[in-house]
Amino acid sequence: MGPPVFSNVAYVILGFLAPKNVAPLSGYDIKQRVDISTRFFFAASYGQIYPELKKLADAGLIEVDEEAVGARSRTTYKITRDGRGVLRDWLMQREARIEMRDQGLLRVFLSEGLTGSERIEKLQAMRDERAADLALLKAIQMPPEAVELKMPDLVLDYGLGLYQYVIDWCDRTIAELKKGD
Amino acid sequence: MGPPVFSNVAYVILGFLAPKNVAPLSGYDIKQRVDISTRFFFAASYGQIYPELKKLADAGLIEVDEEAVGARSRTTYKITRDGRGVLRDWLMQREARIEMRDQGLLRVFLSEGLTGSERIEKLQAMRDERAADLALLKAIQMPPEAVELKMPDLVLDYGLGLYQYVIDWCDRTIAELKKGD
DNA sequence: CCTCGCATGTAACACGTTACATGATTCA
DNA sequence: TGAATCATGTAACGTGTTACATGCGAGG
Repeated sequence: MGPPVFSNVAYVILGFLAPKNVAPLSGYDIKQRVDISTRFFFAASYGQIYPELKKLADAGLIEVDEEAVGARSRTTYKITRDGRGVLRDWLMQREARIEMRDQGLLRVFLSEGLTGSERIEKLQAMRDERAADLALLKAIQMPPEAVELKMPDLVLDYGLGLYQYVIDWCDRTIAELKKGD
Repeated sequence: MGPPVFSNVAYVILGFLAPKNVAPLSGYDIKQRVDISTRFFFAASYGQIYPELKKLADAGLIEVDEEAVGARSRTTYKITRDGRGVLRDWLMQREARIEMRDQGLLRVFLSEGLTGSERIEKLQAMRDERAADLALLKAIQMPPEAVELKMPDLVLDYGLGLYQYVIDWCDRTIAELKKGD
């Protein structure tokens, strides 16, 4: 057996529960937070979150907050001392794999057989999608004075610049392809 | 039933077989090619490639090249007319989802509870990994006169710039964090 | 002769998404 | 009162990786 093994989603949960002055959160709450933040580089579905909450509670890394909020039935959790320790251990690990599946880029890569204008169309499609993503990120961004957590804000800045790079690359490449007929 | 459904890997295969003057390829060949090109944004394992080759052959989109190469037992395939059509249809689709799981970035995002120097360490780790990736990409790059396919070369250029952006962002952010104690 | 790379495959596993079921509450 | 949102869960499905089995051929 050994100690329970936690998925990455477990650390997302612990991470959202860890900051001081964060109220206890429900599975639903966590999902909402994921959807407006880590989703762009690390998604999580209910099918992962709810079972993982149970596992974490069984292992004593989080605990149910007994002071139920209002009448509506909801179970909120707060992180325990042990939970903080486990989160810290995971954060300190250096290994960090990155996985990507970019269908649009794959289409561009494989578009050798298309005509010149069709290839440009592929790049344009890629550009438009990134521009839409960028707009979503900008909508999330808080005014500097309202930023309460530094690291999430930095990561958002990273995303903003990244999508902008992609958009610029697409524009440059489209222009180049047009020039070369 | 309906017509057979192909995974994305099927289009990777068709895409590698499609260019004119490409010799027939085996599953092994395709895996090698994936590993030095699309892998960075679209990986494929033997466990996907071999079954998919069979499906594609059954559907008549690729066919076994009968002129077996040398004595060594290997099965090579070439694309058929139908295969080209199916590849083209897929290439022309506009929908293109992008999925990403970046553990390193997740660690940075959740590192609020670490000390200042530990957070910088996380960023440094991220920087180092991207630098290693960048070195790999640079090793793949061909001198301009040796480039035979335009689109793969463009995508490589995209990757080069992307990783460089990430490295620069890490450097900038590390400097900023250091300044702010 | 023995190891490495070529070559083909598959079964078990891990992971994640989707769809669905269920029910309460809020608000127009 | 009906729709939307809050809220919790799970089963089925799809996809992808890993580990393993197997065997040939080339070169030191």
